[in-house]
Order: sequence, then C-alpha cells, then structure tokens
Amino acid sequence: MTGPKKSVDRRALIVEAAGKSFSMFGYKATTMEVVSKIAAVGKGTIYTFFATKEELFGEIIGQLTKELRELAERTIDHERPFFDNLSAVLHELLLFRDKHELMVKLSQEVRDIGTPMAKDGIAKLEQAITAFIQQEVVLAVEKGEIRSSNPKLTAFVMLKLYVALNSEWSKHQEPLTRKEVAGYFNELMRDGMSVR
Amino acid sequence: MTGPKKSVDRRALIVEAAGKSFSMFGYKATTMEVVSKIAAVGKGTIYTFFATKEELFGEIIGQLTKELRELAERTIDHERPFFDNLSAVLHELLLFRDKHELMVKLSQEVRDIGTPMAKDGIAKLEQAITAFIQQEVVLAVEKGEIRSSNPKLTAFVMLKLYVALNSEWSKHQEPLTRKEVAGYFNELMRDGMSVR
DNA sequence: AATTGACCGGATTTACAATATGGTCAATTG
DNA sequence: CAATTGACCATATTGTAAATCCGGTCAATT
Repeated sequence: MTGPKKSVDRRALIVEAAGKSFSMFGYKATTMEVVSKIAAVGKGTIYTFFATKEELFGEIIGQLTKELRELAERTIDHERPFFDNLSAVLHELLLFRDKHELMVKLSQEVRDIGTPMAKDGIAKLEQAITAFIQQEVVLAVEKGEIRSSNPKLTAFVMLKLYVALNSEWSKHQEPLTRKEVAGYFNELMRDGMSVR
Repeated sequence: MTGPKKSVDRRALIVEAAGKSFSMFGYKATTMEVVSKIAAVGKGTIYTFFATKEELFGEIIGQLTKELRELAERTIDHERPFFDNLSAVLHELLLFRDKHELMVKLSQEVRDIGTPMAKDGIAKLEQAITAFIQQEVVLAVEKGEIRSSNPKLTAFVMLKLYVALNSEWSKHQEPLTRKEVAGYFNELMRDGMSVR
C-alpha cells in the first residue's frame, strides 16, 4: 500500500505536519500553506495525496481512532471480569483525552467557535469509542456476564454516564476523584440502586 | 405581598408581557421597549419593579421553576414505589419541556448563539429539577427502597441519563419511544446489568 | 407619588474594503 | 515524462468605521 521508498516519503511528511498543525492550531486555523511549510513541501504536492483539507483532516482523525482502538485493546484482558475491563478502559480513554493535544484542541474549538468539521471529528472519535464498547458488551453478554437487550444503546449510555461523572459534574460541583468515578460508575452499572 | 389592587396591577401586566416576549423571542431579542409595549406601560415603569433586565428575567424563570415543582408534586404519589413515581415525573417533565415555549426557546438560543443569561436560566431550571429529584431520592433511601451514598450525585446522574436517552440518542439514531426510554431507564437504574 | 418617554453612552449590527485561504494548473525540475 | 511547485484565481473571512439599537436614567407630567 505505502509503496517502495522514494528519496523521501512526501506523503508521510505531509501527514506528520498536518497532525502537528491540527494539534497546535485546531482545524480552522490550520492552513494548507502552513502544512506545506512544516512538511517542507510545495502546497500543490499535498493535493496529489489528498483532494481537500477535509480529506487530510480525515486521515489524521483516522490515525487517532486507530491509536485509540489499540490503546483499548492493549488495556483489555478477557480473562478479567467485564466491569474491571470497562473501568480500566474508560480510565485510559479519559487520560488519553487529557493528554492528547488534538482532541483537547478540537473540543475547545467546538466549544468556542463551533467549527463544523471539528464537531465532525469529535463525533467520529466518539462513534469509534462507542463501537468498541459495544463490541465488548456483546462479548460479555455472550459470556453470560451481563444482560443487555440493546448493546448499542448500552454502549452509548455507558459513555454518556462516564462523561457526565467526569466532566459535567465538575462544572458545578467539586470534581470527583478517579476512584470515586470508577466506584460509582461500577456500582450503578453493575447492581442498580434498588435494595436487594 | 401583592398589595391591594389599584386601577390596574402594572407589575402583573409587566410580568405577563415579559413572559410572552421571552417565550417568543428569547432572552437577547427581548427588549425592554417591546415588553413595555406589550404591557401597555411606559418603559420607565418597568424599572420601578425590576432594577434590570436580568432581574425581570429572573422573575420569569422563578415562575417557571415554581410551575415545574408543582407539576412534579402533583404527579408524585408517595404510596407508589419510588421507581414508578420517578418515571412518571420524568415523563411529565419532558412533555413539559416540549410544550413549554420558553424552555424550548432558551435551549435553542443557547445552542445557536450561547447567550450567557439564557444558559444561566436553563442551568437554574436544571438545578431546580435535580434538587427535587434529590429530595425524592433521600425520601426513598429513608424508606429503604433504594441505596444511595450521595443523593445529589444520584439525582444528577438520573437527569443526565434521562436526557441522554431522550434527546441525545435521537441526534444520531432512531428516537426511542417514551415507553422504551422509561423501560430502559427503570431497568438500568433499578437492577443494573450484571447477571444475578 | 406614580408614570412616562426623550435622551444618553456604550454595545451591537451593518456595509464594505482589505486580506487570507482552499484549490488549480502552467511552468519547472530531476 | 512523472513528480513537484508556487503564482494565481475566486471565494470566504476579517477588520473597520459608520449607523443603529438598547438598557438604563431622570426631568417633566399626571
């Protein structure tokens, strides 16, 4: 797919440069001009690999999605109980979010100026995360570890709940520690709250 | 508090006019001029009752909050199980939200142009709703119907979950029916999802 | 004492010129 | 000749200065 190496792999240079620029400046403030400068390549060259700015951005988001999936796969141990894996992965994902400049920058851009493409990028990432959770939910259901009539909905709810606990709660209240979040999340998801 | 009636109760006229205007045009597009016109009152008169536009808006939000609380109180029957009451109230609240022009208009304004005061108003409403749920959670814990280590957090999570199921899910997926939402919500909150 | 609307200063909108940017392609290069 | 490039084009975005709008005041009026 990547072909034999020429003098330099210009496509790789461009992708790397684009990653840097989107992370540093966000979607809107990244110009094709600047990407070409960082990649030390003519602007026209970018267009031999990517038809539009959107497409280039898509490549970067795709890369990030892949990284995310790999991280999750590395974290999950199918020997362990479902809920242990779940909280471990969600924990990793949120650390990842804090650490990963691109996601932070995009979230910020969406919040501040609502750039549609940035919104789109975040949505793709979230979509990838729920798809992954969903897959694990299905597996756990098959193993008889949990009940779920609608895995997609379950995955969606899990992510929403985790984000609510982690980000939204702290907008108005004292933030919860990682441990509190994990504890509460697990307890509720596992056993509900009626007295047994 | 309201004092004996004069020729006409100008304060009431103003509050009614403001309610109409905020509902029709939102916070930003409501001008004191227009409120005075609807109330058939001089602009200066408004300022004998309300020091600022913010304060007038606060009065309207307060009114709405009161209506909300009354609706919830009317719906709850403390003879019934906690979860029955919970879904009945949430059901009513969401109908209310759809029906109530002011809430709809404010949500829209927050989404479209992010008017800080509109955001504030919605936040106050949500705050009132969670406070109410919280109170019911405490009651149910005392009655030994449910477990909850942190009623405020529990109330917050309940509202978030219900909104996620009702509004956010339908942004990307086929909307759930009221019955599906209630069923899923109840099942998860009551029993969790681990196999017992 | 209560009410009013003309009026004020600052905020917002408008209209438009200046600039920046995504994308193209004829010229250039190796 | 295939790959690369940056000057160039049309449109989108931004800066800006004038015009308008609006929250709030207060002297005049009822």
